[in-house]
Amino acid sequence: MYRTHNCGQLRKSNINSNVKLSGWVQRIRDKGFLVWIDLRDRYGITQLFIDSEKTSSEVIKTVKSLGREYVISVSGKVAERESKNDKIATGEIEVLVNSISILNKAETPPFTIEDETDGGDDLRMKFRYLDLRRNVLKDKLIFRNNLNFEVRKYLKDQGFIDIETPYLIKSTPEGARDFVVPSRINKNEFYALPQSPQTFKQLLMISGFDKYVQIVKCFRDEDLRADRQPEFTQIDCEMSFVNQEDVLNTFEGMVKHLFKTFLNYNLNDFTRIPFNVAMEKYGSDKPDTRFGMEFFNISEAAKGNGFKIFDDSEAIYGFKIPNGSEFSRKIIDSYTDWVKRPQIGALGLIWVKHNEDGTVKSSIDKFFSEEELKKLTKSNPGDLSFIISGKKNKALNQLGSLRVEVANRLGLRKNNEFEALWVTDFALFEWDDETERFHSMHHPFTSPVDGIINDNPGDTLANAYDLVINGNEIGGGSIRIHDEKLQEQVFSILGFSKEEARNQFGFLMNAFKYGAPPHGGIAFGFDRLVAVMNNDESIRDYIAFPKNNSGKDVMIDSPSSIDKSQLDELNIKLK
RNA sequence: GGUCUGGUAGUUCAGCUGGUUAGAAUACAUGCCUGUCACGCAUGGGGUCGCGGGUUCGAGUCCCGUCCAGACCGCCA
Repeated sequence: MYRTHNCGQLRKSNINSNVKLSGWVQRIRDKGFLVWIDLRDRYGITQLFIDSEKTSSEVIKTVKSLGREYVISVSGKVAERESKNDKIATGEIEVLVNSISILNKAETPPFTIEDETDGGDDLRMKFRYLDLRRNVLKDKLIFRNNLNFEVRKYLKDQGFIDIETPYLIKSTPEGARDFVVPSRINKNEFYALPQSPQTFKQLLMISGFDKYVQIVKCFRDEDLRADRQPEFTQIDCEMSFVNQEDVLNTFEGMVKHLFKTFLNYNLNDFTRIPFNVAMEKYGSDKPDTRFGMEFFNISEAAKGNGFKIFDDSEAIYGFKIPNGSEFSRKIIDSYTDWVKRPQIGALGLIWVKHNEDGTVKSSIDKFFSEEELKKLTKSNPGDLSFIISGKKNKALNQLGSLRVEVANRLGLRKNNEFEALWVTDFALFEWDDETERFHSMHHPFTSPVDGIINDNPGDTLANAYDLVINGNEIGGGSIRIHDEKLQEQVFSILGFSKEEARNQFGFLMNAFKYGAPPHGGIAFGFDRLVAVMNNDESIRDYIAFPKNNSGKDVMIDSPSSIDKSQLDELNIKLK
């Protein structure tokens, strides 16, 4: 037997009992005559105590040979500490060691296994198994585990059934790039890993499983971000005989329940913001609505004063920063530089400072009087307005990025505040100038509102919705098409020939012939949800073994080249 | 595909306008220490300054290229 208790378990009530503990050596405090060892496992830390006068020389010899992260097993008696430590749960007791064995030695780890480690990201990724020993990461994975269980429990209670769908499926041209897997048995043919179980969950609706859930890995071969991994986990759900309202209510309930259960946080009812309004007010399809600074539109009002940049602009938008009139010229310039970076790409930033004393200073006061500027910005004393003009979508996006940057710098995105909202009324299609064709804004199985596509497809609204929490896209879904004809029409608008549509998605359209119920659903980015609930921007800490910026796992060194014999078997020749 | 930032001891970093033997903290090793808990004190070892090329009397420092890492843009139905 390796242990009678774990390292987070012993309390005052255990005093005088004989125990056996196993774990890792966190730290040794050797005072010569007296030695303390912090023994660590998943559950906590227990202090081991060795008094030279009361311990066998054999034990002492072993103790002196220990190093950090050695795996040891000790037996001894629980005793009350002479000086207590109220920082840890086991701080009132210690274990007087009477026997010790080294289960395994350890080399000195390349970084310290502490909450505040000295290791950099690169190194921690390479030795991820050591990084995961740290409380910080351990706790995050445990949180993820708990959330996973609660989601399953909540949805099971609502009648959802978990059904697994295949990972080796068919590549389709729409959407993200597929990860492909060559088939050995079927020469020159490839599977694709699913970007989502979309079509399978729709088929399950046709099979009559009217409430489906799966917490499932999805794969997209696109570039990574802090909140994007090539393989990631979704809470994937689908329901039959529902309209948009039913889906939103079901999952608003789930999200509220999760926040209440894990954070003891009562989310307000989710506001619903049409996509166009989100863009007009926040310059984003995933607005953070916790701080105001909504946009004003002066596209018409600001023209005709001889300021050429405005007069030549399709759109002129701005927002006000309360108390921003205190910003120094240097701070304002730093924002100007920020929006001029190629990532944002603004040509410049107009500012209007409405001082506390009622005077106005501005980068455009050659063209506008103080009164005109006050009227345009509708500002109060103390406000600073930032204004960007140009092509409408571009200007809105740029201003939207700036709004978030301002909020970040001012600390307005508070860790203890959460606001969730639904973004609705997306366009069904988006025109792509480059390929000169329509793209699905959501995916090609999304139903148009009322099941009808406008004569001008670009004007059609989709029965689709996104869940946004604190400016992060956490989930998205739609009511799906369940009619073969309508699905054919969508594929044709997307530029698929009849044959291509049949070839790619014939299985689904055939299924629609045999009694497909109205259905819809949603998928949550599980990694993101977990991260957002913990106020983390990056999802990497919530994934045990994530990929780095270039899609590599530096620990196992993947992707990697494969053997010639493997290639031959797969009939693949490398360039 | 692009923009930006970084790469110096095991680790995290400092190293100014180029100048003599490249530093600190921490980790590690040894010794001392009878109540520590980020223990303390003393001593010590530890460097291809990412790599390649160039400028220069002289390069960690400047220039070019390249590799790696991170953030972002494009991309992510």
